[in-house]
Amino acid sequence: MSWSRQGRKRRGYHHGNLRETLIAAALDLIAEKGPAGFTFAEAARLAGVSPAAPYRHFRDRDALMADVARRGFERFAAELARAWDEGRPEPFEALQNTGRAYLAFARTEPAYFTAMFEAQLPPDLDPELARAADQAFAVVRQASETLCARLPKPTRPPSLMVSLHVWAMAHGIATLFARGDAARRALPMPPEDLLEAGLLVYLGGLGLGGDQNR
Amino acid sequence: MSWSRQGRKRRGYHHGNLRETLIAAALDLIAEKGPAGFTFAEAARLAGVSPAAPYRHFRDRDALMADVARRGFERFAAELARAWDEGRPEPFEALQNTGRAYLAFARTEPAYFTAMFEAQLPPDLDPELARAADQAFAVVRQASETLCARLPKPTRPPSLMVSLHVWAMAHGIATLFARGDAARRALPMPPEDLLEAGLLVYLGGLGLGGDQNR
DNA sequence: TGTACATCAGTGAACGCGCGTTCACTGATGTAC
DNA sequence: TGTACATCAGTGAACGCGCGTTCACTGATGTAC
Repeated sequence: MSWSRQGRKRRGYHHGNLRETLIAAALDLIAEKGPAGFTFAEAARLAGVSPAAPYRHFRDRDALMADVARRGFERFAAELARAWDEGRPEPFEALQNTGRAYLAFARTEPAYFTAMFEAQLPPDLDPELARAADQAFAVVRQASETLCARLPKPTRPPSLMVSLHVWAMAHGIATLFARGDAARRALPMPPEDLLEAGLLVYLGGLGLGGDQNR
Repeated sequence: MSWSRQGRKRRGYHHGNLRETLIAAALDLIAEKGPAGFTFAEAARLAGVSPAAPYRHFRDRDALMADVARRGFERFAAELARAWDEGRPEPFEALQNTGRAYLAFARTEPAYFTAMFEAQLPPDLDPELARAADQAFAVVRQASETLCARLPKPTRPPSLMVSLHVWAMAHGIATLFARGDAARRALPMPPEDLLEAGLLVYLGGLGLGGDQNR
């Protein structure tokens, strides 16, 4: 962990950055053994701290898990927003970039992804957690709205529905085929290609045909 | 559990149906507390048997979990096949029925669903497990093939790809919005409607337009 | 600039608990003759 | 049909272990004057 190195400057009786270090430790453990294989005690041990120390920062194990999930959603939202880039260079391509970012996050951050979506946390466990999750979805929502706006009003579908479809397809492909852990299922093509083709067909079905998008 | 009642007939020193009873107990525990909250010891307790007894039937906790997942896939495959009903009364409608069956399974069998998809089990942990999972996917594959066959050869998409898209969308909606446990996300419409609309748009994008399907 | 003091973030020892696993055992069941 | 015996599926006691949590404590930090 870079935390412990960084922390060494000011390390002594007071750790100086224990909260962050515990979160990093939790991520390591989740990545290694799944969400079940992370314990308060072992996180403390990894952080080089007594087993009582974490209680200064988190009420209990679930509180730490929720914090990990919240941070995950914040990073996720940031990545998606960066990929969307306010629709640049062009909304259709920007949406495809966003889809790729979705899969990339699932692949490179399996621990965050698991904590966010598969740790059995109720989405409204914590208002901060819910807000962070909404922020991530808002990017997909914004992208869908921009694309829908291209259609003439009479044939324009509800953009909320479109965003849910896009989210669901990206999420399905991510959890089944792009995840970065042992539960990934084999696929005879890159998951990115599968998602790109899926979005292409779907948007075509909305009337946002191929050439029209260039 | 119906098992313990049924078993009572022949209950005595020998349980008579311990294997089944342990699986039922595991499902109860998973449903109640998530995949992490199921222990060998507690399953034995629920089955009314000494903590050493399960070892006569399962090598360890993971072996039991894999068996639960395998059975889950078998039931899942059966439900999907029943909904598809070999394309009756008509392939398009039969596919929609299959999608509904997918969501219904996620909702009514959260324990199986979790064991199958979110217990971090490698899909190829056990050949039986892999076979059962393939069987479930094969139904979606078959449905997609039937629908693709309606398109003229030149414009016909690869049916494997289509089946993966359908699976991904159903799975995304199921895990995000239709799951039967606390991690379900709120949705301003029935997930069934969302999936139906999504498939409709997607198939439209393939050229399988609305009226053509009736 | 120095000192007193409140607050904060850690220690380390201790506890009760339930889990996974093993062991020698024993009661029930099935089968050969 | 009866008996002897092998096999099977359970018992129950025991073990070591790591977890979560608590407690009174103490060293470090920040601040008021």
